[in-house]
Amino acid sequence: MGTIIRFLEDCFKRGNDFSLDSHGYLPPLEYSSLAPHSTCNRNDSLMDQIAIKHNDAIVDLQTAHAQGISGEPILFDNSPAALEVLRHSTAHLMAQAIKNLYTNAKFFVGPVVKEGFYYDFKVDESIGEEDLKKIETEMTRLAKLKSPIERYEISMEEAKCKFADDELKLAVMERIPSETVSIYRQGDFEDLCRGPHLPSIGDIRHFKLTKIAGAYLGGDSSKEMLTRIYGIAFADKESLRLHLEMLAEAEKRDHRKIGNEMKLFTFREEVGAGFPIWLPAGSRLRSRLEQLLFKAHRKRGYEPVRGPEMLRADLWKVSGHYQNYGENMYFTHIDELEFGVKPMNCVGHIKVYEQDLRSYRDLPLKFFEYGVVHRHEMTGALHGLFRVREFTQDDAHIFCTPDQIEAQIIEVIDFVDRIMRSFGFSYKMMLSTKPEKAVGDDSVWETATNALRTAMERHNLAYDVDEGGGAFYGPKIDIKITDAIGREWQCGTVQLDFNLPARFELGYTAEGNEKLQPVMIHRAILGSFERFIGILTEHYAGEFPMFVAPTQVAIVPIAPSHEAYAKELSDKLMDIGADCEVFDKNESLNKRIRTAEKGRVPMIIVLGDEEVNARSVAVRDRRKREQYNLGEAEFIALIQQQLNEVHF
RNA sequence: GCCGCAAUAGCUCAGUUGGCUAGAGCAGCUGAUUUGUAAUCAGCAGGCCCGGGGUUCGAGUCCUCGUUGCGGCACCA
Repeated sequence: MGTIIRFLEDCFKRGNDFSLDSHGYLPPLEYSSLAPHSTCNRNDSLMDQIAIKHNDAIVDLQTAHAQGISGEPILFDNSPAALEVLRHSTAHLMAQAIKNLYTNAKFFVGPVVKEGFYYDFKVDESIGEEDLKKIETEMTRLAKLKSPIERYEISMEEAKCKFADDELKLAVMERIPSETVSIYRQGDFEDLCRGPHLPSIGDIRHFKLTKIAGAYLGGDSSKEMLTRIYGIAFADKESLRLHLEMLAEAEKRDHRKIGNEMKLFTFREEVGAGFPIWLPAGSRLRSRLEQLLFKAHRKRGYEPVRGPEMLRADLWKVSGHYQNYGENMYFTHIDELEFGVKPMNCVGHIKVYEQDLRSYRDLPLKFFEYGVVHRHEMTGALHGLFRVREFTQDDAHIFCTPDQIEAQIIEVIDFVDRIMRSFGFSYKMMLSTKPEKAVGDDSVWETATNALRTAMERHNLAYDVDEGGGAFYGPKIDIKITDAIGREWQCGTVQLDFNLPARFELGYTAEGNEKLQPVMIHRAILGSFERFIGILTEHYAGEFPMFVAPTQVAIVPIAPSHEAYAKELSDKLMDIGADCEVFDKNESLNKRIRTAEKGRVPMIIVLGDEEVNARSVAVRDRRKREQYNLGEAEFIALIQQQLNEVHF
């Protein structure tokens, strides 16, 4: 959440206008300067002390006072620590309001999360979206009473007595190991809670309940479903306003909506859930990405290969997918034999490797494929292009010797860096190390993990470590990108694998003529084209840069007499690999320009007598929001240059 | 998979407590107009109201099963 606020602050500092102007035009953002920093939105009038920081923990004043602890003051502002306290108390205020409105309400847990806070609870009545307003109103009313928030401790035994008729609270207590528990009280409302809380509910003024949904008790799908209400709170009005604006902005950028408007892709009930259909505009965009990436792979020594869509089930048994991933796979029979539709491309690539006797001189071998895979995702998981059942990975497998690992990792990370920068994504990396259940020698794990570490450090790349979070076959690096409105997405992944080479008994002839086993590096950079294009759509709000835009140029001839020139230009653009569309319908000029603009085409050229005579074009540049005139040759050169601006 | 909500024209949406031939805007088609930078005018056409079953004299509307979507959860990463 902090990231989003900081981002919005950045935008406003830079004078970027977030809102749409009267024509629905969304100005491009400066994508590159989004590195997080620690600004917090301080407002002097708000700076009362609400808690202290003691040994890195946030301790509220009630607790500090009771236990006689002191520490660095936490003031009432939008710093992460202050927001944590504020939002926690807002969750309690919400619970109090719900309790007043639904007297038999029972509460489970109400933590602060990245997007604000939530509270899980149970009521007899059914609560819907429209009830949120009612609860908010009650919260406001209660906040105005400015009740102090008091804290006291009782023994677990007493607590179990106190909440004897509340099975949810009892369930909460099951999860608390300590002998005593703390109770917080505001007015006539009491709740079991470890805090920290504000001194008074009167400080809670700028909040909003955002969502209502079901959630399992304790996140356990075998347990009952509770009602969950999400909300957000800030120290000041302006921050709340910015946050709500940001949510509205995210909604405007929804790739499902923009994808529909721009006719990029669609889904159809009769085709089946999770199976995207790529429309011409989306396919042009996708094809540009594919072509750029193809060249980039070739330059780095990758060989294109292609495995079959279905492979015999026996192979999936050897690879371990049948046992470990079978639930997510689609199987079928051909004659007497069972086949599995591939959920990953590695087995196909292994078969390519096996096709020849390999020598250490051949390594590393890098095979890549735009691999179409099918995975059975649960219905509830499907979401636009972000989560589908059929998608195409920009997948590659590098077969190398253990001492080549480091260099290969560095190369892959450099590849990732090149691509993500081109799109204006900042990113961070996560190194996941050996899990408890793992295959392979410790020494190999150590080599591999160190190789990953060294690679990161040599590039001065910051990374977090997820201790024990690696795959069972090897450690990995995941790449998390941050988009233009501060949201994080996991795309690329680089995984070291000693397992599959062993299972398939892969080998290469080493210098001393001995048979050794190669290491496999699985890597994807975009992850999947579907997901990545979804992310790009939201990142750019549909305002794709020239090099991936579905249509580069819209040509608008003023009258039929200018159509011949339009056609001529259209051919020349096609020759340099630019797609264009001629808007020559029998409609007013204004209407056709409007249509072109609504299609978010980056460059519109208008052709009239002047242009035909001078062999020039009148450019309407959507990115720069400028109009200017260019000679035909200069214009073609400009488009060419913009298309060539990016190469990975 | 679970909880809740929804599905009406290619798209976005109206459609009263069940009651005449289901409406609008955009897009499409036809005609007029031939335009110098964000909607010219007129006309026409377009619907198994998601699918199956039921209640009812009568269902877009109510019930039920299913499909698909949406918001979460869980899953995945």
